[in-house]
Amino acid sequence: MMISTRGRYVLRLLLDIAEHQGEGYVSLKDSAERQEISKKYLEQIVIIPDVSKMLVSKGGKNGGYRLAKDADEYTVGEVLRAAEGSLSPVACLEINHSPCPRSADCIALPVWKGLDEVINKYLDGMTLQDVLDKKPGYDGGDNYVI
Amino acid sequence: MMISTRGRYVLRLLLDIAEHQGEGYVSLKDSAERQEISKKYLEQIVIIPDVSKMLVSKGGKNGGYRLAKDADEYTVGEVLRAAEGSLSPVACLEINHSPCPRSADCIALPVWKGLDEVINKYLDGMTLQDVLDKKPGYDGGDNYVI
DNA sequence: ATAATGCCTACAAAACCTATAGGAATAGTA
DNA sequence: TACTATTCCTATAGGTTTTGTAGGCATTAT
Repeated sequence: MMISTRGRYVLRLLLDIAEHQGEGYVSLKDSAERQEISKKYLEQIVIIPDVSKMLVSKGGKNGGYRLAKDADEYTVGEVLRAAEGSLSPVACLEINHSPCPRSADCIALPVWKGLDEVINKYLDGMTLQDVLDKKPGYDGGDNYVI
Repeated sequence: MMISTRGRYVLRLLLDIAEHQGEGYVSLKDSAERQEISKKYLEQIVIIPDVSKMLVSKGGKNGGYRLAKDADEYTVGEVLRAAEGSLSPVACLEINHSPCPRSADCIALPVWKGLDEVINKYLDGMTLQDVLDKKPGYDGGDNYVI
């Protein structure tokens, strides 16, 4: 299992904010209730640096969050990477991972590189707006999914 | 990170066995040394039921393992699922997961279903023999990887 | 007999996941 | 000013999973 609640909750939160922000701000309380997610847990997730950069916040009464850019300017991949740190299927492909001394010989490495590419291509080919619109997503083959 | 050492080690082990089994058996000791993996840890991994079904073992001196079927009869996806249990990117798509009461409304679910499909299509489109042959793998787009 | 192997069970440190808790700072509103 | 609703910050913690280590029994070839 690759995407933890962090990634899943952030995606749902951003979609919820995108859907409910009019001219104003969406409070975590409201999003948490609608999405049935612990508000306290969400609080911790939105302060992940790369996540908070995607949002504009306002404290105090009637405060909350709104997207810093339009929903069609964020890909699902971007959002998930912000929350999860990395979407690499294996540790050895992660940024900041100490170079594996076996990488030159590793017979399995090309499998992981291809998998990484397939995953990122799929997730980066889809924006938040696409998800809201329930736009069919290219599934990487000849078929459309959703 | 989706594929743990269990999956990565099993894939390397099976590839190592496929490469070194002639008419005989390949001992874990030899594979472990070649692959620089703890032999004791490998012992525990090969007794995972779905993994052990892919192997034929022989105890005693000159014993070891060989593949139960030919290397071109096992897909990488099969091998990884045997070791990891599931390759689902999110918990809610796993077999035996209690049905999520929100699934009918969940705006994010189609994203995960598409991702699951892309991942499994890639990994099931590649056999152990393909990896040994370093055969280019279809990366789900217009490009070949490896 | 001996040695090399698989097979089995138990233990455990470390990391990660999934939160909960309390309170400070901020900003509207009466 | 007082009140309320919100974000923001830090600490704590139980549970699960990962990644092994350790010891010994069973099996088989020589």
